[in-house]
Amino acid sequence: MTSFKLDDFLPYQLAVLSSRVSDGFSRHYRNAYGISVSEWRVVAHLSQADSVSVREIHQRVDMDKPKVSRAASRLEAAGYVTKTVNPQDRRLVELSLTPKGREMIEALTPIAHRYEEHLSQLLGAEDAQFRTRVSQLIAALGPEIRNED
Amino acid sequence: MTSFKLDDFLPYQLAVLSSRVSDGFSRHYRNAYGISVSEWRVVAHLSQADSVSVREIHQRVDMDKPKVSRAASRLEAAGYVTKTVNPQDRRLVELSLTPKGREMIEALTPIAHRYEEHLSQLLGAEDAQFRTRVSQLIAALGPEIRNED
DNA sequence: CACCTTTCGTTTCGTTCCCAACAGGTTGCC
DNA sequence: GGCAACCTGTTGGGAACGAAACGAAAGGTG
Repeated sequence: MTSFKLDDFLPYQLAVLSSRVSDGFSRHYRNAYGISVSEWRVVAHLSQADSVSVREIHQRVDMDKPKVSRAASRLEAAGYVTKTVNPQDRRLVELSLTPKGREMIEALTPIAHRYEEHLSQLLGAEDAQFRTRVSQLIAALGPEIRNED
Repeated sequence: MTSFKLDDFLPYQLAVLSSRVSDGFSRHYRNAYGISVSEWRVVAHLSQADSVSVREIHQRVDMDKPKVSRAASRLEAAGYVTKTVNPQDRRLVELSLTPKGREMIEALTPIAHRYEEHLSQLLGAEDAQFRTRVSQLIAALGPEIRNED
């Protein structure tokens, strides 16, 4: 009988860890603003540059097109973002934060930073090393046969 | 304007990493056996101890009850596991691998170990440290308000 | 024993997901 | 210009998901 311990399997551990970490932080915006993880990612990305197309978010953030599209629609319905057709290229839909959306991200940013602090504290002295390894692994595993579209 | 970079946000990075790693490995069993990640977890857990109740898997593996139940049903339909009612406590459903299921896990175990090797190689000298940090974080974040049922 | 509470697994309901197809818009090439 | 190939975002279909409710079974208390 070949022995296999799921608990020591790194893919499993990473899935559990990711889920725990994500839940730990999503609690902060789920209750206060009623948005999901997908929606949080879109808003967070919008905070860096206002007016971004759905396509760019799809490429930069780890979400496929329909997911971005639907998250954007929900955010629009909730009043956090606006969707406007780009006049130069009318295929593009530009997303931008409403004042209400900007208010939300500005309230969440310090909370996010505190959560990072918390994680760093848990990681201790090897915090930086750990983050380097994470980035390294992500880069090494590559875009992982993303949809080429 | 408060700056916030999603790319440097550890919860986001871990989600991306977990997804990449999980996809990288699931490719190996999705094509060959047509099972999903949830089903892989159940089978992998069953390889450690035969005849395990749904409840135990739910508690030990990071899956809620309906997810385990459905994964078990799919595995049963595919002929990889059997479900039998425990005679002592007839509420319990004991899962165990069929010969076909055992055959699958024994074929996948060496592949899993090779995949671990691959990841270790990517992590380099700090492999052990990295794994320690992962375990440490999981433990520190705790059961994360699991459903108490 | 009768009754209430708890536990276990399944099912239901509504939502989200992914994949594929789609319509509208743009570009290139003749 | 006109037509084909391409790009962008949305939508449909089928499967899976989470939360809550459910029926069946066991335990606990009078």
